Amino acid sequence: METANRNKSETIRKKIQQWSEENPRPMPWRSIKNPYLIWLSEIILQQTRVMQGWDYYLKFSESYPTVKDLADAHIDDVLKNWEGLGYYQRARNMHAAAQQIVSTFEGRFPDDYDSIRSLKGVGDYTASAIASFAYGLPHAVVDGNVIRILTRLFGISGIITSAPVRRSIDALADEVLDKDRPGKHNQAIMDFGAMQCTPAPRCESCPLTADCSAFKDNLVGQIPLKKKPRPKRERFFYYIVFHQEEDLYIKKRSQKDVWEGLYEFYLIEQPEVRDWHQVVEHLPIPCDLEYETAHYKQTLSHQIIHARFALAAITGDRLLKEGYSAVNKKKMRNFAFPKIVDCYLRDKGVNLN
DNA sequence: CACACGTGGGA
DNA sequence: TTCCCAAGTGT
Repeated sequence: METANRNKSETIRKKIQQWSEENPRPMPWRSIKNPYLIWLSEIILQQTRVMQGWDYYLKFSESYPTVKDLADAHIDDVLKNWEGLGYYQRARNMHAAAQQIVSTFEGRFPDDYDSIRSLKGVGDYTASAIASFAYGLPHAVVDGNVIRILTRLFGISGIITSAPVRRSIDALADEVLDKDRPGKHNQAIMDFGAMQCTPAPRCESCPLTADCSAFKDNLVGQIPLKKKPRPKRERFFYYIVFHQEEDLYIKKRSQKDVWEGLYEFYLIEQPEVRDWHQVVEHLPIPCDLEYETAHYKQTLSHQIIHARFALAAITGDRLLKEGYSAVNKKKMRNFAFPKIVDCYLRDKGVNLN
């Protein structure tokens, strides 16, 4: 049995390698050995499509050519470069990790798996990717692509997040790994998952159907098996855009919540739809209100956010405190905003870029 | 370990 | 329109 699996793994390894040579995918972070830039690309590509991350990678590698440049940057600038890419914790972790590399590793990117894995925001997948791509170390990547390929090929029908299933996938990934060319192999198997063994599979043109358990049992559409997502929570944001002459008041989101580190206006969150007159009963300072008619909606991974905006012209001498900054309209482009706030500002004609 | 964390694109 | 995501990690 073990011998059979080993033979199958060898067949898979060779066929995927051959497929990869026939289907090259040039990308800016391919064929480089710079561990910092490889790391950058891997963080950007987490849960992100290649096309969406492409320009961000170019922008980051230009703005921060070295890990020292990134470490020295202000987090607001890093987030501004990240603006629109989502999962902003990645940017904050990467910035912290850059400083970690400067302080702990003397500015030299670590070159062993455990040190790489110790960086903030670097998990098992990313550590294996960097170790294999930059240093040729024999660590198999296990990402969504690899999980999809291996569960189908080996007919693993259990829920993929369960610990035993995940362990068996990791073991298979190690077995299939080409220890002589780990980097090339890892890129090949991920490409294969991205282009051939896709969620909606293309079995009619797949070179591995003869070796595929799911194909044989007509289970390709049911593997990999995932848990059903929970229904999304609905939230209702009422933004008060306090302003005075050419200044708008904004504040950085700091709580452990969505969009941490990004900027927004004075926010009143309600558990359900409310009339504006109820929402604005207890504003902190005197103002003249003008309610915007447009409503904005954004669907996130685990919540649906509805946002309305009201302009609030400050009438008295009192100013907003507690973390709020008055920012000239022309300087708003220096700050990173959530998509939903960005959309509002664009609709209002505020110059953001 | 279940859950939160963003956004844009394709079917 | 609605759903499912896309090179995962931290808590």
